[in-house]
Amino acid sequence: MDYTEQIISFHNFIADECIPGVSLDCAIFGFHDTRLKVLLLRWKDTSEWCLPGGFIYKTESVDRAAERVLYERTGLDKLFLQQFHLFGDAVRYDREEMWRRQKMPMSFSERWPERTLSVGYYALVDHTQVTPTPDFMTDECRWWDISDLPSLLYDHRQIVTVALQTLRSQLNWQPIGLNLMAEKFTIPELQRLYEAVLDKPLDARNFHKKIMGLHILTRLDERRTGKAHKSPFLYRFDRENYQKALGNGNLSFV
Amino acid sequence: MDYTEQIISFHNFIADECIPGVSLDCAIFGFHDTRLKVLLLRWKDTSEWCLPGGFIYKTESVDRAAERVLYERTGLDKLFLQQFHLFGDAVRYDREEMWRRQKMPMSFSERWPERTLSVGYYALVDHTQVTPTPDFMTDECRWWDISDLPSLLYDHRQIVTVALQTLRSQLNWQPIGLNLMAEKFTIPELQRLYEAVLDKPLDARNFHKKIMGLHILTRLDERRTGKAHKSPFLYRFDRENYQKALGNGNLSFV
DNA sequence: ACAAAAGTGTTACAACTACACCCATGG
DNA sequence: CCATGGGTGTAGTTGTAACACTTTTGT
Repeated sequence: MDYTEQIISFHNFIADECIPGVSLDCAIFGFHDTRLKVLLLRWKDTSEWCLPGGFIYKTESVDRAAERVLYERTGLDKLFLQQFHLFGDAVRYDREEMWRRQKMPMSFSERWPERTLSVGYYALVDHTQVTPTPDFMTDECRWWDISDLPSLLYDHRQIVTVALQTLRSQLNWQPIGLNLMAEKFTIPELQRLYEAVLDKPLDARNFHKKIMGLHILTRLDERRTGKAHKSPFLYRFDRENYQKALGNGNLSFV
Repeated sequence: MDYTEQIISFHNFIADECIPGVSLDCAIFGFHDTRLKVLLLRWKDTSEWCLPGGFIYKTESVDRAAERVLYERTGLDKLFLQQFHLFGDAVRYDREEMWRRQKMPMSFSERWPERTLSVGYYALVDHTQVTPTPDFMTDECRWWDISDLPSLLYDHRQIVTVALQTLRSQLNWQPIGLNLMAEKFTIPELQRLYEAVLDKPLDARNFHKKIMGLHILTRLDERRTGKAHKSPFLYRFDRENYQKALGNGNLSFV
């Protein structure tokens, strides 16, 4: 099956099985080399990047569709995943241009709505667990530093911006940052994450107090070694205590 | 034109002119008699209530559609209006039951998607400016106390709940409560509003300090008279200062 | 004159900010 | 032994919460 056959069959599948006119885009955030990253796909034979996205089956919930899309792209499930906005501008992109880029026969456009809304989700993932993999429509899938994004298709730049705003505002009120860390991590590593998300330096002593004050980290009898300085302790996110604290109202989910 | 003709023609119009499978519901909040209220419609010949809602024209933005729906229902425009969630459960309501209630011929259902998503907006309005008016599908339109809601159709109870949560969480971070007041109001009246939204009593002295500390209220040379006690001063929301404060970062829009 | 709500200031406590030195490790 | 980053406490400030009495007004 060549590319054209493949993409026509794909679009036929969507037109048959999915809710028309509504797509779903995920800003998948990871953290690596002291920088906050987002996962992007490069469209086949172009230098244009976009967010991983998909469509909603007629019989599944929108949240379920988001989990599915994320799973298809990263192989991960049960991640922190949150709907943050429905993007519904009257013109979100140039339909004909999109059609050309996808090398779709124009005749096919009868089966395709003139306009799509897109519901934005953001996900926080431990990048060590992810193997970014392109699909048949894309040549490349990789992490991009959020302060150095390439040219993005459609309104995906705006979607990333709004996702980031949401992430920033939530970081202050709930310890969602922990979803971005590997299983074991050090306090300074976590601080680097907060600094990357908030885009400002934080005071190590105050950060330590604040994070420890949440009582949701367990210090392990293990240290991160191999660096030319004092080895920091490793910690683990204590999900049990976290749930307990949520129940007590000690942690606020705004 | 009788009811059946009318509703068929209405649904034909929607099927022709609107985005299929996506509706829009507004939780319109007002404040009256020291209670927070929401505007509801009663379905023709039933005792079931629902939120005012509508559909999105194929060529208009979703935000614009929300403004339009709000205008059609309240006659008001340029209100505080904010999207808060896309409701996308796989089954949000019983389609056949809805069909029966609307007295639609079942045959018509070919033109109607099996399932609709709904994007929720909430609005804050000065109830003195609103004349609630039912449309041809509804017998009655009136304010309901949020702590004493009637039986609601579809998942509208959930939509109101999420709207309220959003409103509560935003009230703490931005002075949106002012959108619910008439042009001139007293500090104690505003306090009653905050108490109604947050559902807890507040201390008058602390409230006064906090609200005045925002520097966005102007005290008028006028008092509210006619009650058997000391007449309170009237204040006006100073939108100019408000914009200035927003620019300075003194007020935070999360 | 009485009932009802308005108006107002101080103190205690909690949360956040700023700030500097010694220690452990690998090279 | 040196460069690098980890680990830690205190004091000042800011914001929030608790608290009671006097004034005004209409009846």
